[in-house]
Amino acid sequence: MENKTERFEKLLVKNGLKRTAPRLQVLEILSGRDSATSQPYLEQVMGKDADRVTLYRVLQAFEEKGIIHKVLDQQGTANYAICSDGCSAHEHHDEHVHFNCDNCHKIYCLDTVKIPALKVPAGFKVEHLNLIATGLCANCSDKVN
Amino acid sequence: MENKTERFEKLLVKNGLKRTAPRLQVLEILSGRDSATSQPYLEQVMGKDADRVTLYRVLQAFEEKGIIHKVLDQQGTANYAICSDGCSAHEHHDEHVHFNCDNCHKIYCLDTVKIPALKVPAGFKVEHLNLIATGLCANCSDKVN
DNA sequence: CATTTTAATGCAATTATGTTGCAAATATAA
DNA sequence: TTATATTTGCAACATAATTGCATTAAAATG
Repeated sequence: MENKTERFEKLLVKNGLKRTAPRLQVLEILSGRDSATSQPYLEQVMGKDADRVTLYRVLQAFEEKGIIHKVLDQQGTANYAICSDGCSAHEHHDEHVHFNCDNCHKIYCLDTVKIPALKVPAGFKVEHLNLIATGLCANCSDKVN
Repeated sequence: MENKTERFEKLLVKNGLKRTAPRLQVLEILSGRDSATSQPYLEQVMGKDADRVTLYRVLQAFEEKGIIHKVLDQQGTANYAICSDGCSAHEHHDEHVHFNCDNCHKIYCLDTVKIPALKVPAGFKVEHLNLIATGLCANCSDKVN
């Protein structure tokens, strides 16, 4: 299998972004997690490796290019996850469900779950859907029992 | 029909809140709009009639009592709308769809639209659903044509 | 490989947003 | 009318986000 860092480098180049340390580090961190990652967490993990401002700008650039997508949790905090392949700057295929665990507070991207069609009042034209479910994730509901 | 202000006063008393000017003003503003209202907008409209801190506290108290509910828009900004009758401090019946117009940026509560049942992976237990649709509202899609 | 060009970073300063403590003012109860 | 309990507004503080700009680093060029 191809080297992970190499893959990230290609991803950056493909999107016209320079291969820099903070950017690779963000991709590294995000790819190593099974749920969306909050900005404060990223900030903490990166520590003094990168300025807070740089992190803002990296995340913003990634989002614009469709490399990552942003989910807001119940508190309005930004969380980020690497997009699955379908995404690009033009089209964010982000129509999957996000699951917010009340217990461990992880945010899962349930890529497999499709949002059912929705009947809206006449005149309304739906472009995107953003569905956030809250409750207990598989891990946590296991532990409770 | 009963006087609107009287209704608001009763609503406050019923929830153990004192009848004060800022509280009535907030109810007045929210009730006069057909979509959820952002905190910054409220702040602007109330101007020097009420302190910023007071607005925070009024909104917080109202939310706790189930008089209004909060929706976060795509930017994470808090928006508020008066709850329909089903709500109380104990149970927020907020499982309806919010529609975020890309053009006029209004947030509509589509009370009539039910969120369809959702199939989640084994182990996940859904407690609440929060569905935000974006696109064009009836007004704006009219104007475009 | 040296040099030029372009983009990205880090720092400082600024602005925006949200919170807390407390004295003064106001609404309700007595 | 007075007493009690809330609520308000101010000031101070804390946190989060944004902007401008000089410096640094990456890629393009010859």
